[in-house]
Amino acid sequence: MLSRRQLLILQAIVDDYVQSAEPIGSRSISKRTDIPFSPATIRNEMADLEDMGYLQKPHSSAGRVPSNKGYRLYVDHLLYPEPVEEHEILDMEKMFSQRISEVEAVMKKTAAVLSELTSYASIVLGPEMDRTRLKQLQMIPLTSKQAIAILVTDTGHVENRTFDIPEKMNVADLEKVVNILNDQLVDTPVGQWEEKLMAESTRLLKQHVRHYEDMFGVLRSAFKPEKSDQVFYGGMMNLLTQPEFKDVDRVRMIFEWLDHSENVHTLLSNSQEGLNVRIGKENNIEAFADMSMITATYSIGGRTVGSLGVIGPTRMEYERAIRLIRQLANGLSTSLTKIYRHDI
Amino acid sequence: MLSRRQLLILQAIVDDYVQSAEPIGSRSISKRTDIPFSPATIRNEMADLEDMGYLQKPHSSAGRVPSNKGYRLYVDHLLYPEPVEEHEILDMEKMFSQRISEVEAVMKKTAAVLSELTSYASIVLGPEMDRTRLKQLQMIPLTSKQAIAILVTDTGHVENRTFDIPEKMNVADLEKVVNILNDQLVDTPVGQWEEKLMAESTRLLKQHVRHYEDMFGVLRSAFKPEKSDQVFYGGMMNLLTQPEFKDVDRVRMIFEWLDHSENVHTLLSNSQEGLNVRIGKENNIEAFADMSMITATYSIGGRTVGSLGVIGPTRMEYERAIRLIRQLANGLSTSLTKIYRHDI
DNA sequence: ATTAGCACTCGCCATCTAAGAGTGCTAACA
DNA sequence: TGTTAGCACTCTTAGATGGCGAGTGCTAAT
Repeated sequence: MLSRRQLLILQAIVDDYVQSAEPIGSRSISKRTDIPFSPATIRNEMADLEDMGYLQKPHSSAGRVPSNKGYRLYVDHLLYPEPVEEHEILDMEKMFSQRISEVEAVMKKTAAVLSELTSYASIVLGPEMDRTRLKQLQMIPLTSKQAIAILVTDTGHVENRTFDIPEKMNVADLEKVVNILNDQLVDTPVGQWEEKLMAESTRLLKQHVRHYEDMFGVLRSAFKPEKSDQVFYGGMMNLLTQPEFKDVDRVRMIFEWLDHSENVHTLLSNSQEGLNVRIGKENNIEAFADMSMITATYSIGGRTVGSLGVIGPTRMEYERAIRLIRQLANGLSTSLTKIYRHDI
Repeated sequence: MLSRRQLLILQAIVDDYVQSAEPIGSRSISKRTDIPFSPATIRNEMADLEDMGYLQKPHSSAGRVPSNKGYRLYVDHLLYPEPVEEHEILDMEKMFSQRISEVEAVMKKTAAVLSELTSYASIVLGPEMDRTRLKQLQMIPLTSKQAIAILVTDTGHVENRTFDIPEKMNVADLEKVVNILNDQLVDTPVGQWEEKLMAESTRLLKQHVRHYEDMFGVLRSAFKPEKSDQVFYGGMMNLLTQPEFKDVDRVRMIFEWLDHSENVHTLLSNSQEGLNVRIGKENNIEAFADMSMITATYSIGGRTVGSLGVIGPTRMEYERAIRLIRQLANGLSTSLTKIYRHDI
């Protein structure tokens, strides 16, 4: 177990290192007013902390740097919430008060604000749509050969697909299809559209609509579960200002990983509810060996539907970042709940 | 005026430098089988070319490097079309044969393919919507307080806005509004929606709909000309592999400029019809001092509606890039014309 | 007009050195 | 016994030095 003094020293080292990005020596720690010990004493403690794996030396005659384990301890036990700063609150309030009613716009804005305030890179995973229900289906003919299907969900989300009208069909036939589908599918959760379409509706449609077979394929693809939830990025450039990314190859690896949004998607959607802090190799991603990721989930009407987070060097202002993410996740939850006003 | 030999040498230098990214010496040029002159002769010519401003020396004992002026001459006079390569055609055909019917998807795909084939960064500016016409307006109530307006254009583009229903209005009132607006606005080009709404429709609406005033603001903002056309990026990471971007600060400046899509938007939408090559400072952008940009416009049914391009170092494979962009712009034009099948 | 020859320039790289920061250890101290 | 002063030692960094090589510009010969 660590002594009170060791904890104090570890904390001081992490705090200083986060600021300076340079190895911390015993002398500079001993100079701090909150640590009344000589460099020699501190050296002893540092050596012990290193033995226990909380600190590392870049090389034998350098100061100490926190290890992943050290950061982990810091995050788990040495973090006390600071009051949220005035201007941070202002920024957020200003943002959420704008009454943005498009979900996509809210997401983008959130990503932008999050990266702005933390000065790390931010990621926001759009709300999962699986359980939203079909509110209304419409088809609008564009030409005699093409029409557009519009799907509105109870959350106000609108999807549309253009499709070709089978040659032998006319507008009246199309209307029949729409009517039957509306009867059948309204209030069906997104996740079950395709299944339900295949199982029940097809029989009915075949009975009532001429040449329905020609349309089947088209319809099926229109009702395919929508593309994976969107990922919104913000402030990727912030990473470039950090000294740990002065090497372009490193940056490239990271950006390439982030470029594949399916990566990000699986990562974020697998994280558990509430706040998550993943330090360095805890991410299990090669390119992220010395990056940390802080994520939080947000919810709509109490149900968790997505998450957001920041990515930065392991040398991160955990306290501040955690505070801001918490705050934003809450704001986002209330904001979205307001948009999706009704019960889900 | 440049002699035939000088042109030959300039061409050789550009070609070699584009490959190697290192200053080219007289010796290596003289070794080329297509140049039967001794290094000394070439040195003389090089000195002349430098005097005329087509070449530069990084330092006094290095080889020569093309200047912006040199690249310009090369692009304007020394570029002969090479046959398009087999696999390039294949890639493009595969892409355009996918019959992607969503415009947005086509744009994204185009950006991806363009950056993939050129291995530079690509930009695609979505089609300008100004002249598309309203095909149909629908409003779908979500709750008693909220509804969603759906605008379909004759190009199959769908826009939707969620809005609050004024307290005193009911669904019947809403229907009336929709009917009147449809009568009035169908076939009106996007650019004139707002104007026409204000001028003619409002009078009518006031007459026939109770409490119309409460709705006015909402409606007006729904018919605001849509957000500026979208910009799609591809292969930003490709830039990082170029040796001229090994400096992170440089990369940051460029990315930050690109991050502001309004920059990109004005730049691209101001470029003239057809193919454009802007070399280095011709871009008039500080961060782009040694970047080149090649853009081309694409059209729908013969009318120019957008553009696409690549960004790379001035040391660029102009020939190849130009060829690919031309090809893609054509492909995009036919593909979009097919989507927007009817006359515009 | 072209080319061979040659002195010269200059960046690059490896080597070296001195300075400085920081450590670990030992012995003295409270 | 816990703390500290002192000191030798280690290792990085920055700057200086010098040879190497690629490339040039000029001159004189072809």
